[in-house]
Amino acid sequence: MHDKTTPAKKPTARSKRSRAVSADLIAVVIAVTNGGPRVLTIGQADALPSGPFELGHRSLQSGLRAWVERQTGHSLGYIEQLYTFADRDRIGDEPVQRVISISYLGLTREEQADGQTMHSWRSWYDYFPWEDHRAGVPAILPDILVPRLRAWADEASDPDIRHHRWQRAAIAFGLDGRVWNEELALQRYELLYEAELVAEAKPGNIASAPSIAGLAMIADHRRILATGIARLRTKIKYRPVVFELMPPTFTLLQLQRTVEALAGRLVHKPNFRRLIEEQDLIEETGETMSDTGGRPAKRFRFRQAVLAERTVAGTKLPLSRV
Amino acid sequence: MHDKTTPAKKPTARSKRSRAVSADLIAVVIAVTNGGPRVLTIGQADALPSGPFELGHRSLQSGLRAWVERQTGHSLGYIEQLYTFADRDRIGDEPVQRVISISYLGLTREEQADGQTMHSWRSWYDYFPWEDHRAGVPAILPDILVPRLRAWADEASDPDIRHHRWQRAAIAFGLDGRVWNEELALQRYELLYEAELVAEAKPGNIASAPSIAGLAMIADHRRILATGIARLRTKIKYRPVVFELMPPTFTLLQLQRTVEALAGRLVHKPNFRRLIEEQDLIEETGETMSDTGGRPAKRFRFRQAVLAERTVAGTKLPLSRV
DNA sequence: TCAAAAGTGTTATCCTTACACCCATGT
DNA sequence: ACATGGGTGTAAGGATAACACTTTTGA
Repeated sequence: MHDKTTPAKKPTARSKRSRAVSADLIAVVIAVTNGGPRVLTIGQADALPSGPFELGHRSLQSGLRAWVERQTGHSLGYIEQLYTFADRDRIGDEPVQRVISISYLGLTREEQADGQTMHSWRSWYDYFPWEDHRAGVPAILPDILVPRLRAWADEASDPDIRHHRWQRAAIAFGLDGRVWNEELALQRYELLYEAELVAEAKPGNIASAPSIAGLAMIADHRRILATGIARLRTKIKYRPVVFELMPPTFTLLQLQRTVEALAGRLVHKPNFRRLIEEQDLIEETGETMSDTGGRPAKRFRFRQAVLAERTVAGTKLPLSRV
Repeated sequence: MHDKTTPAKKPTARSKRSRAVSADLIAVVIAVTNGGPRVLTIGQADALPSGPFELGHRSLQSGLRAWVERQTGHSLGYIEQLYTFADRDRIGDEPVQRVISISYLGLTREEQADGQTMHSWRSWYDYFPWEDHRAGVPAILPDILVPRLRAWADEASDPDIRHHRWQRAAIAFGLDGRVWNEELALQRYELLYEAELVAEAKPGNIASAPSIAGLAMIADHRRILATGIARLRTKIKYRPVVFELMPPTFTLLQLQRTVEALAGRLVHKPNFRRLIEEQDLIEETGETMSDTGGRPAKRFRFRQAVLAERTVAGTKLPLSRV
């Protein structure tokens, strides 16, 4: 609860230069392409775009945009800060410098990058296969993760800890009659980390360890991605950010599929349509799309005006219980 | 929307030391004492506790705790990150180093500090007099701020900008038949800043400028405080954080008054009691308090167990429209 | 004709908000 | 007696989630 570590120097005797740290900007860039939520990665390794914050950057945000553009050729629209944390930069065991990591969530559309940069788009469910409940509960959950979590809970000697561990797992994963809550993506990852079911939990093993639960990423990038997913899943319910991921015009079903891709669960179609239309977020273009397999669908576009009308614009989404 | 600035160096050629920055930790520490929301300040100037992040700090959070303790003698319970931003450290006009500011919200109870440190507790409404709607709409709003905002909107030559400015003001301040939303504290401050109605908006004038709207603080501390207030007002509605501000035992009315102090508006008593009791957040101690002026009230305590039961514990609060 | 998607109507249920009222204590 | 705060009952209205059903196209 309360920290006893106290540094030696007095607050008034500040010498900023002597306490220099370096700052890294890390980007979780999301797009949705034909029904799949994608995350932008760089290198052949699984890493998020990132780079140091430099003197030339006008702000943290513009530094982040610059790095993403340089590394992937993509320019970002909407961005929002996720979290800041600090790590020790070590040489051997001795800490020599601090690195502060400032992470952002960015939304864009998957398009061709300008130059030939080493980047790719991957489904975020490659990293979090247990998060996709659109086709029902994924097999990995009952078959592998739940038994492992049970074992992890049971391996504690203290019965209180056993109970507490299992309770956390049950809440996070919707067990024991509880409902699945897609917003708990970060808590779930953290539980799997604690239970050592993700490769990142064992240092040095990232490349070698058999990945029990999803693809690993370098350093703590997967945790950062989980933070971004959780944030986005929460946010689409009360801010009209989904539209950042849509093409200029779209049908209601396309919009619904995008929401479902992000939420990892299905939406009740009639209610979804009503709710969206009620809120005056979109307007008809007049055209229809007929190559969708059924009755032609009306095309819509986002009403840009709502961004001006409501800085605090709301979007409500009906997630079905099914 | 999109930033053209691109730094000169290649991402692969990273030399962290060459891009050293310094990091400051800034704390918004809140307590509620007899019906007033208080913020912890240091010095005779109005400043938030803060200090540089140092090598000796185990983490950002522990660094923050250490600084607050050193500067004020208070140890913090619950803390949560607010926001990170960057500024240029200038000598004259030339930027020489970057300062990254990482701000936190901390909750505690107002108690005697151990040593004699230069700190004090102030009502946060000293800095934001327009935010307290417990006794109705504060006079400063219709008498001063609304006319000034109107004038600010009208002074734009472009009619679109005029309309947009007024629309933002009307939404943020609940004008033109809109309802007051206490969570928009940050947007309101930012509007007043843009309209130059707060002293901080005019550099150099902080001490001299007649403070039209509330007390000024150094640098951007008041904006950080606004961020903390907005966050706390949002958070008390879905997480049981109010209890961090309560003494070990309390009556339901005391709890209600605390919520009202934070929200800056009144709560419907019968519904408040039901909602709190329904949620199993508290339990009776068995004692009663009889010096409250009326019928003796039952004493309650927070059920610590809920923190274990629900990492994602909810609290719902009924704010009355009155 | 059937599959697939677009749409509309309606209902059961729960939650929110408010109103009306009674209870217990001190002055 | 009355002021002050504690405490209960209940009903109106709105939002949510579900069910049932019709419409329009292409294969």
